[in-house]
Amino acid sequence: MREHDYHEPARGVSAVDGTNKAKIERAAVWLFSEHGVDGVSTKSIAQAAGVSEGLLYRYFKNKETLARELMRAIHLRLTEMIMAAARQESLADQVSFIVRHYCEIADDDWTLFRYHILHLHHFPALSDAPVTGQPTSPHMAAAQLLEQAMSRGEIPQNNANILAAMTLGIVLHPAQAKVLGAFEGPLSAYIDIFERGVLAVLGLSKDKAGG
Amino acid sequence: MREHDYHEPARGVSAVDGTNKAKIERAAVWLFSEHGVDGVSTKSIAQAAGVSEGLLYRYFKNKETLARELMRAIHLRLTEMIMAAARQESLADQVSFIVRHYCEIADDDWTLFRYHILHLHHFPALSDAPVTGQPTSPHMAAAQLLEQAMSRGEIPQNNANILAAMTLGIVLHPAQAKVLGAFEGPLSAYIDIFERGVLAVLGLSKDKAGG
DNA sequence: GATTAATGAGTGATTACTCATTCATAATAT
DNA sequence: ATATTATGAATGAGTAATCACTCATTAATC
Repeated sequence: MREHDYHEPARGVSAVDGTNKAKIERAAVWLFSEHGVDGVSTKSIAQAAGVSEGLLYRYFKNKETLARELMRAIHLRLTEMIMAAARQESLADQVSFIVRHYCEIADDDWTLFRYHILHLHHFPALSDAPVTGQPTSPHMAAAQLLEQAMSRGEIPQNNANILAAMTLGIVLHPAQAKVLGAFEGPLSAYIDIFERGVLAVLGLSKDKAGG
Repeated sequence: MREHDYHEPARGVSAVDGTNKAKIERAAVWLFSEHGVDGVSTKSIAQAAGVSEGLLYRYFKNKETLARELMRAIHLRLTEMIMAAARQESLADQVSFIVRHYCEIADDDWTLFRYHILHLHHFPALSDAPVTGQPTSPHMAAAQLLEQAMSRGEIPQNNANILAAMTLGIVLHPAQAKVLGAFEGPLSAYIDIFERGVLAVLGLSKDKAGG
């Protein structure tokens, strides 16, 4: 149970905050997730937030900056969560950690998560860039964990990049399917089957009881 | 080798067709895939196609219709390909069929495929709707195949919906990762590892040689 | 000469963003 | 207490640019 090493960071996007800035952020993330950045007007954001249009520009340089800051918040939260999984001893424990937290972060702020899944590609600077060093995306962080597990001999040597994408896809594509209306209820309901799926792809079985 | 039962349908989006309509479609699918439907102006489409702006409206009712017809083409092609996999005897053969054709369709028209992956959610009518009967999406078609395999006792009874999303994710998330710049080269290069991954999740091994 | 293909200037609506003004509150002076 | 001044929060009308789309006109083809 050393998972308590990982503490949820403060929410990047103010959750139950009554300030006008928070109202704007909540309205924006909802509208952006629904219609995309280019499909939302500053006027509609202001209306949904119940403030004037000019107030948007007191708190954010422009619409694109507002959209990027919201995306950065969830992107960073997911990336750091995966990096925090490195403190688990075995790869199997890391998988368990990541699957559970991914689902919980998604359920915790589904609107923001939906925005991330559907519109990350609007911000090339956040998504691509497979530069080495400190991981800057969930994909890169996961690939790094897999590479380390290969070095330790826990799994056979292989293309960590493709393996990271495949295993993340086992969780993320169902999430996307839920976004598109194929599922109802919390993503956390599927934590077990996701975990079993990921372990199967990695060639690790689920029978290790004691950890 | 009964896979030759499946013949590629005529390309929905004219490939090497010199007509003005084809020029407009090629320019549109490129721009839409890059910037999203709302991020592209009719003026820019016309310029990229080398025609006048007014000509767009001779061939398409409006911008949204143009965008929807392009999306429908790839969406239908993928759905029908998965349905065609039903003619394979075993689920393992169906998996092999689908993985290979998914990759080949993606490589065959990467721009259109990229448009599908990134912007399907712009068209709710094409994506959601888990109505029963004839499948209208790759996800529904895959879920139907899994349900039939469960009825035949090939795999244990389970939630076919979630299993379809997980297995499709093994192929589709790497595809998305390539779209976002994490990979280079054709998707077909990974057919084998994708297939092994899907079979592992389904609890089927890859050792059946004679097939 | 008749029919269809193609043009591009023109339309009203909408866009992101600015800025002079007003409002609310708090600090200071009397 | 009351009046005065100071300060950042909030407004919304205004601006130039761009938007999707139309249509009278011209070009091309049969």
